[in-house]
Amino acid sequence: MYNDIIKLPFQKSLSKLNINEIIDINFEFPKNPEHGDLSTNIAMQLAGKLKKQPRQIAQDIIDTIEPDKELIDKIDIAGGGFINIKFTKKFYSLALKNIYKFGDEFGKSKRENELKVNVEYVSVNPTGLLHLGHGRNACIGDTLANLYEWMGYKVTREYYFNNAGNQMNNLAKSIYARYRQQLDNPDYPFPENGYHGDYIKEIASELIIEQKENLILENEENLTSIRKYGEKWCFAKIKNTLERMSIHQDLYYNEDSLYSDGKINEVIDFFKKNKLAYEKDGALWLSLSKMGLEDDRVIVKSTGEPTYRLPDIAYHREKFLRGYDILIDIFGSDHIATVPDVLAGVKALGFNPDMVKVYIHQFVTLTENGEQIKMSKRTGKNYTLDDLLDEVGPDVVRFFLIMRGISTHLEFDLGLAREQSEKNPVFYLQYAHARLCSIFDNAELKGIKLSGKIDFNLLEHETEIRLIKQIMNFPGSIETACNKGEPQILADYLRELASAFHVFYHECRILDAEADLCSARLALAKVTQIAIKNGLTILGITAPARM
RNA sequence: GGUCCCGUAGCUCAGUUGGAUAGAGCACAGGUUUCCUAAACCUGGGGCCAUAGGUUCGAAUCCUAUCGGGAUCACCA
Repeated sequence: MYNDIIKLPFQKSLSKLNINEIIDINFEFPKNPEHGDLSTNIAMQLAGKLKKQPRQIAQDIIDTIEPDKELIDKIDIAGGGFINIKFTKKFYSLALKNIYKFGDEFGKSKRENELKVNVEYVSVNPTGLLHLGHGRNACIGDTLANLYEWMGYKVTREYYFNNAGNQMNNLAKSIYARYRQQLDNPDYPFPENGYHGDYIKEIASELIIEQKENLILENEENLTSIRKYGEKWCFAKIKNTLERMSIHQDLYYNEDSLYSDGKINEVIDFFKKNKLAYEKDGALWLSLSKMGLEDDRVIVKSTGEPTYRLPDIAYHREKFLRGYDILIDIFGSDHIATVPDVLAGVKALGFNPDMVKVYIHQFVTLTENGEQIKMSKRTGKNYTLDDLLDEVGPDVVRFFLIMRGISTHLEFDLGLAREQSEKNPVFYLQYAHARLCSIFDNAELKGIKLSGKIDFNLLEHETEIRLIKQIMNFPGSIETACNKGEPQILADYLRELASAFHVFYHECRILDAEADLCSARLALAKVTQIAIKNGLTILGITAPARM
């Protein structure tokens, strides 16, 4: 609504002044309330181009602008040339009235052309259990997928994995060693780079119960069936862990199908045909230097096996061919080096690399009482995501894993997460929702119904206005969080919304107010409740009715 | 050594397409309940925005260098 009410008068004013510079008029919400409700630095931006004093330009604009007096209280100049706008109370009541019509759908955007988005996340090979880093990846990916859905995109959630290759053989050998150690030979040697986690022992004991000594010979056939057993076991665990956090993915794409369907060869042929790949030292090299990167890289080893780059490129091509308009990748920082290669490959294949959005998150450290809890692989004492879910529950895990910007190292404070009190930030949001639910419970007991005509103009208390302002920003915060790939933005927004609500609740009686005012405040509470609930839903966190 | 991320209050972090007096939560000190959930609200102290230069009307934000922490740099994935 800002566009029609604010931007248009400004544009008209500029054209009246014969200022034809092509410039986007930026509005922002001033931090300092003395600077009005909305401000723009347009005069300062124009100053350089027009070679005039910013304050003079601002004055000219104000002299010619014709705002809607019902909605805009005043427009004035401040500082070096800021133009500050103050809305009338009616502006806010009108805004709330419009929002109220959305009902439960508040925050959801509709798009005319429904673009298809593929969000790929988690994507852990079935060789082990999920740890905290995977959890961060999963929560970022899932929240981002939710954000895209709320923005009106058609979203597919995808999991990419590879159940072939060295890692899986390694898993099989590790399980086999534990199997023998438990079955008949405690000194059976463990593979040098094997998986040391305790879960391998668990798999082995289950294998013994199921297969007895049937697999005792170390031959190809037995290792294959052990590998399959291990894969199935790990995948079941992974899916179960994700399930506990309400993460459900639509598609599990196996790297193997890129080979079996000939997609790898299609890509190789394309590169060869277009002179973007060449043979050297018995290997096939991709001419990344022709694509703007430093060094060429091997895509098919001299042994005939592809390196990871080739399937990664083929996989992105495959997703584009499936008809997605936008591809989202969520990677941990350890995958950072592969990104330029893949994007260059995608571009060479004729796809727009700008439509591939790669979000890279940094690592997670677990701390307690200021000390870091080691998650060493060598000792095998991995603190898994399941352990964390057992301790603090899915709501806290999901919130903690997205409450920081994705490019910073995330310190997961176990002590704080365990805290079942006001110190724990997730409860602050949930409490606001529970409080709201309780208001509506009480309203029902008193026979107060939210229906009929609501006079939104009655809402003019300072805390009511502040709350309405905050509510108005809900769709914007979803959009920003989505565009920037930063779920944290929504989490921060919700904390501010909850805060605005708590203050309003503290200052204004709702159910005891005179009937018309009661209705208006109840309507405000309703919209707040919807925004908090929808926001929490996007973050994958429950909105309890009672606490 | 090259590349990427980070360095902001005691702690954990926002703010980084350049804008007004640098923010929040926690911690610390104090206050608020005959009243819809006090898991709430209010007040207060707390800063050389890692360091040094530069760009300009204006820099936490952009550029250069340096220091510190992390990641990554294979015919491993």
